[in-house]
Amino acid sequence: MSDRPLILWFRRDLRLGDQPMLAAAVETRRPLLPVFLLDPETAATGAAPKWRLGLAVAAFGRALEGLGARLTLRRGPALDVLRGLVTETGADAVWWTRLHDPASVARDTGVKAALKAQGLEARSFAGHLLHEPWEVETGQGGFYRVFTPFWRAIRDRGVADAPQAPVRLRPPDRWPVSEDLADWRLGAAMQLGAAVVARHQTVGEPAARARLRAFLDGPVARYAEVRDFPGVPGTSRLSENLTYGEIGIREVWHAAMRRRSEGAPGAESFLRELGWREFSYHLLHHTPQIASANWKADWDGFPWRDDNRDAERWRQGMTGEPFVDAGLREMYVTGTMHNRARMIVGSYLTKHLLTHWRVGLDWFADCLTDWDPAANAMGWQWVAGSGPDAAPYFRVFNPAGQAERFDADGAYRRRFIAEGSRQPAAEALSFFAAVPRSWGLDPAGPYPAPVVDLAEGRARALAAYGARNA
DNA sequence: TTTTGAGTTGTTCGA
DNA sequence: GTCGAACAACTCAAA
Repeated sequence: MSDRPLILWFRRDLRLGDQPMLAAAVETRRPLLPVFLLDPETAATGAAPKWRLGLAVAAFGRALEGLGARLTLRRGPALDVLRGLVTETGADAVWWTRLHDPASVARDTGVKAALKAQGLEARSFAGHLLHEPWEVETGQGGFYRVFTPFWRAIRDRGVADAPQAPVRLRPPDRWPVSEDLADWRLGAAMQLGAAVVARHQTVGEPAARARLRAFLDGPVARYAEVRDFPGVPGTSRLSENLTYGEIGIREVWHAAMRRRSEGAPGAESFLRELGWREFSYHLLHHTPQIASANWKADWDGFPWRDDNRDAERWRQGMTGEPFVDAGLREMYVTGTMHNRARMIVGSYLTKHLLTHWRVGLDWFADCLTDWDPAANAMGWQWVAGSGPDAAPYFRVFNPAGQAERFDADGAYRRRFIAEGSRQPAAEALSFFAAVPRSWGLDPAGPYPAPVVDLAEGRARALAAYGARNA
């Protein structure tokens, strides 16, 4: 058994508990060398998630120090950096937790092959999902394209245990030099927004775990009823933490299962949402093109517009449609958006504004601190109609009707829209402090007139659907 | 192989 | 105000 250091390459698993890779590493009793790399793939993320990643890395570094370890930070192509570390430290193995987005898979496949060719151990672990995407199969041995059968297949399937956090990591004889996180300037693209969005972040593993506990002790009971109402704080908000792996999905699953067995109403609905996260990765693995091209090829003829002036107003939360603008402003101010609002802004962009879903996806990738490649690829294509789901052609959300149903008292809209209010909410005002000055927005200004008449926009979208193969 | 039942989240219209 | 039907036809998954 080797006593040489083992490099633990952390990526989106910035936690100590529910860490199969870390638990197995501690078992070896070898010196452990945790590293985080700013490689080109990691650097290629949007402004807000990249900034938020920096907070996660900093918190994780502090957590490791509590175990007598350090997080070594390095920049550069992953393979080059890892090889350099191997040379510097005498390590003979590199371990990591698998990711499933195409860019990470391509990188990791190359790294694994190259390290092995060099005689090093390169080993990847499960941990990002409940089940690896290839472990769930239909009766015919294929993959699922429909959620309900997928859910039935995993709902009662056993999930691997979530290992406890280690108490101490064996240090190497000498720690390698680490770069300074501040030098990475991960928040550089955030400009004015960072100070505002920072107020809404819940960073790090202990905070994520507290959030899970608070949710399961309270709001989960009414989750099924209120999760669709953006003005009611009834969701877990864990997507932010799951994205960076600040909490493990298996730990969340087991905790929710316990609440289900205790008879907590709403627990089943919550588990189902975890099922959707799982399903999105299932799809991304089996049809990686979902991230960039229409999942249903017959949508290639849909006359979507590329980026345009209406889309620009959509990004600015200035469409003149209050529910839509509230959602977009919520995202700009808090880094997340309520799921109901995501559907509405997505439908509005792709249907009423006839703009390609990729334009919306790109904006979400820039603004969401809970940005997830699988969930967003699936979600955008679902709402656009080009994704996996039956009968989508008539799915044109009416933002006014949705407001009536899901924000009847206007609490959500008031929270994020300042114009026309004598006493605007703090968050509504903070939007104007966060946006670039070049947008020229003013909370005292008039609320804009609608970009498009709702009935006209709907009719145009339905006509476009009919014409998509013409 | 064929058949069958079902498919996250909607809207509108007319009774 | 509420309710059911129509909005098309297709694909998926399992029997």
